[in-house]
Amino acid sequence: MQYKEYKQVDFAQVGRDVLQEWKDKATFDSSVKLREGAPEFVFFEGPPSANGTPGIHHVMARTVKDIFCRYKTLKGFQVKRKGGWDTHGLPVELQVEKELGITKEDIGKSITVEEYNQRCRESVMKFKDQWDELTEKMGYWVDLDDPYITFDRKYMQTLWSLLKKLYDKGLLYKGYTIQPYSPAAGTGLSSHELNQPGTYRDVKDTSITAQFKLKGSENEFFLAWTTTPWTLSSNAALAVGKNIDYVKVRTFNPYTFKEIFVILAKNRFNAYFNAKNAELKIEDYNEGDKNIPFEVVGEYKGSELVGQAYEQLMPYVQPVKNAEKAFHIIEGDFVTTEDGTGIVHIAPTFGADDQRVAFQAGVPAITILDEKGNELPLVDKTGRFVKEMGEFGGQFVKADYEDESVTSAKDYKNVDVLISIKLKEENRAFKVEKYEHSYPHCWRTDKPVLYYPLDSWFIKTTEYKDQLVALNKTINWKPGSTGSGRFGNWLENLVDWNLSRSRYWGTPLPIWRTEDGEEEICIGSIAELAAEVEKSKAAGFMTESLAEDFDLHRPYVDDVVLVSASGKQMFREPDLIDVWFDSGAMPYAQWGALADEVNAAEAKYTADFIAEGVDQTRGWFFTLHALSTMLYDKVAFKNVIANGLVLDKNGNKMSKRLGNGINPFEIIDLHGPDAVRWYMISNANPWDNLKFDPDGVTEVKRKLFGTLQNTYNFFALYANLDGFTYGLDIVAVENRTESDRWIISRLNSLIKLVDENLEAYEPTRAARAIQDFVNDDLSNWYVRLNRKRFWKGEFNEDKKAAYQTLHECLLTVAQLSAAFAPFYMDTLFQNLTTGMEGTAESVHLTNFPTADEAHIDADLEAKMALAQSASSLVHSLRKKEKIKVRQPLQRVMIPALDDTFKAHVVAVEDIIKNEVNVKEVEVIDDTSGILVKNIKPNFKTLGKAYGPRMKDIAKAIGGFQQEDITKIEADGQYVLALEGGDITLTLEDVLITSQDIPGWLVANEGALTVALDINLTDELKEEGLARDLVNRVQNIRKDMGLEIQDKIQIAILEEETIAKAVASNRDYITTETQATALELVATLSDGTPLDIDGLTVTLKVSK
RNA sequence: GGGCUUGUAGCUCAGGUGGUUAGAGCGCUACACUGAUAAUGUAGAGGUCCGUGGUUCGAGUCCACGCAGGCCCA
Repeated sequence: MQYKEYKQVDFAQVGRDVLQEWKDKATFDSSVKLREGAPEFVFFEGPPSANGTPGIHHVMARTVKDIFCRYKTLKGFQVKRKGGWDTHGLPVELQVEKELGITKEDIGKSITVEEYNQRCRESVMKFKDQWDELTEKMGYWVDLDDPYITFDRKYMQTLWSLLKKLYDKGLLYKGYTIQPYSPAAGTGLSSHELNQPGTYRDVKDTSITAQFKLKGSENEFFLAWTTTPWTLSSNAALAVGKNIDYVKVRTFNPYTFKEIFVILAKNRFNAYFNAKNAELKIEDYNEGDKNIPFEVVGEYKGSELVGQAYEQLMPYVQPVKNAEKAFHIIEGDFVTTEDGTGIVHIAPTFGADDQRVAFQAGVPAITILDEKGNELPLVDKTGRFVKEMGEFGGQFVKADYEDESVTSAKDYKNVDVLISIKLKEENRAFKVEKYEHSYPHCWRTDKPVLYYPLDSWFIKTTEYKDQLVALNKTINWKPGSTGSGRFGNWLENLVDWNLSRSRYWGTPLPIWRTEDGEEEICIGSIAELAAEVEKSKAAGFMTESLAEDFDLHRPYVDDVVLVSASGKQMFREPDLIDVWFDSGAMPYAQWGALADEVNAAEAKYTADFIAEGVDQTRGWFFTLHALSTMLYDKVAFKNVIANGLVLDKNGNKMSKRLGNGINPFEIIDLHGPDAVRWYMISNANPWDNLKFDPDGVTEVKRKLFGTLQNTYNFFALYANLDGFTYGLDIVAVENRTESDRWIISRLNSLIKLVDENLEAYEPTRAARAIQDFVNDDLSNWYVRLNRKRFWKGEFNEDKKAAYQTLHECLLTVAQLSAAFAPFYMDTLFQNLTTGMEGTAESVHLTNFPTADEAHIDADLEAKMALAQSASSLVHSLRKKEKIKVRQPLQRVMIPALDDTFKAHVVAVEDIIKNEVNVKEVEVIDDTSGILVKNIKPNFKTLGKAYGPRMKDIAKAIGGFQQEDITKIEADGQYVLALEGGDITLTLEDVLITSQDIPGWLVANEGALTVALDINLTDELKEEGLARDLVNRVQNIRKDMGLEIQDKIQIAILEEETIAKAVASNRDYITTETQATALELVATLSDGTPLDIDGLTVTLKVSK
């Protein structure tokens, strides 16, 4: 059996070939089946949406997922990977609308909901083929044959069932959220609609800086600024920043001229008080003066103001509950001093921030109650004030909603203006002015949008905050900061989960209600719905039973009318649920399990590992965690990698517009999947952003895969010549050479390192360790040093050991790297196992290597490191003296200051001799007395002991002469006489190195010093010439196209210098060149003249 | 505006618990090797460790405040 040899490897072709082989042999399937009965490693696939094309960032995310699933498989776990598709949601709707050229307006008009949803269902799998293709080509092993699909009937049934369970726990409630709302159109607007170009326009509104009177004071006021005066009657609190500085100012109201004290942010003082008037005296002020004096009389931190009470500004409507909590100063994290007064007016019914901080502080909203007891805001859905608003009742809050015939009247004043007038008269307006700002408009009606409370269904996640926080602390986040920071803070500031979406393509909320809202039912399964329909049929509300294959989507569910306990009709709440619920429920829904069928202790419901982009923190990561905690009191995942973005090489986001995107298919076709995967993982930690540079992929291909392939080729070439096959009579490691044992030691260290890092979800460290091993240790040191062993001489024990060592290294590297570069490493593995008995047919069906501690020899590794540095230093000296390596030198001297060091040098002296081409390595010990030493303070020990006196000590030691060094070495201590007392130094406190040998060529690096003897004897020169000669002959051999084993005859034109060199090195030359004859001749007619360092040598090589 | 995160050589990145010559690869320059060869090796040049303060005998490393980029959220 021969090892396969390659002329040149096309890594992209390797990818294609291996892929085909995996398909033919069902390798993925085998890798899962192989572990039947073994402990399970549970992985959850975060479903992609197939309505867009896959990008390079998907390759990143999926490489991370794949690496750990493959690794765990090799480690003996069974890792099932069920694929999935995310199919609901706004992006799907938008794409369909774009395709059809319609807007949401048209749904139900020019297109029925049924048709619309049908289009969504078709569109959502539009790019499934591309996704499947990428999945295969990049080598992402996931089960594509039986994926979960979120629009699937059974999947949706699970969602209903989970919702019902939450409902039964009392965690589902109807409330409101502040959303952009268009009174003119009578509809809420999505943030997407608000992001349409042209929606934000500059408008001039009346702004008021209102005075809120400190409770119990005579004339002290908090100043708060608003551009929406119509919300002032809904004011329920004022917010300050806790670290903002505030001042109290004595001054006069510019409209009533009454003396007042006002409180506002110190930074905003100049915006309200004209510096020109700073000299004016309060006492001199006369009513009606335009220039108003002022005087700062107090200063406070925001935190000191929190809790103070004030009088309601426009007391038309009182809070219906928690009235005692209203009208206080509260803290707001969003308060700034960029505009306004640094005190923010809070109207919980008309601002999202307002609602949130009010909720957190327990502040009630200002609402009225309708006849059913529902709370309503002070503005109705048409944009008018409610009748409780006294003289303002029935007026539109924005003039734009009013009929033009009204607003065009001369004396028309909008409510903002009317409120201003009223507040001015009441001594409650400090400043009123027109203010131009950008304000969103409804794209349908062109009229301004209101931020308005709209009905929404919520999950009361806040009730589980403590558990959510506690369970999160048990999750291993990579990076940790995302778990404790981004995710942890999000949990700390949790608000209830707003489930409602006013859309068409998604999972309908399974709640039916009577029109008066008194009775409702939450449906938890299709069977339950069918049973309710039967009841409704009996009551005469429905005519048909639920169809067998009833589609749970709109519009069908909307047509179902149920009957309440008291016999009333119940209609479905029109909302769809947030698509994040779809994905968060996947641990249960992917198996189609109903809530009560889930046994939370079962492994398949808790992932050992998940990975997605960091943008999923508040998305999938949160919804998984929230549902698992609330429903089953457990985590949904134990380990999670939140990976970063893939940017272009300049650090810019990839976008279609800039055209800087990387096409994943192209790059894989160009470089093969393995190089792309390896590059992505090795270049940066997955959680850092990756600057994707295609040149980097080329480099990985060349550096790692090229080197590995070269090394393999080298092995295969000679192994085939010698007929070596791995597996027969293995030479015991103890009996192998120093460098064999060294590389095996390094290899075992590598196994440990890679295993530890993968166990710790640190793929980047693992990959870098592998490539360092392959490049530096294996290729550049081991193979280079041992080359001759492979091609010289007969097939003896030493040669066998070399083959076995190299084979073991390559095979282990293939296994260690299999999870990262699954295609190439499989090929490498299979090539290496050619002819071996009982090996697996794929690297992915093997067990991960185990490090053999007995073969890790730290001492040996240290020795070799010494050899490497010493060689490097000698090379450096040769370089400086321009003496090429081919020229042998007599000796190198290495000073050794202690016995261990000496032993180390002696152990590797042969390696050094070979590597740098010198005859002897001489270890000089101290007794020679020729070393010039250097002494440095050991800052670590001395610093700890003497702290502040370090500078003096360092100076003193710096001034040591050779005799001082000799003294401390001899006595083991040295007394330093310093100001502030004597200090006794021990040998521990200093670092002594040899630095120089007078008269020699010396180089040093750290504690290592080498000295090179550069005297050239005739003998050395001759040998150098002989080596050059060999080198030239080898070139000629190669030019002649000779095989390695071919024999030659050499004839050289007689010349004095060359004759000497040949005479003293005849054997060497003939052995190296495989020459059967080497003659010096007087005439050589067809010889080739060669130049060797200025010497012309004419020779002829013949076969 | 808030939370998190990044900032070290031209580029991509390493740099436990603070310790005195700050490293690697790529690129660049020079040289070597030529039986791994469309490879490879060696050496060299290249750094205000984002800035400013502080703690300390000593800061790339710890603290504070900034600056710049990124993500998420408002």
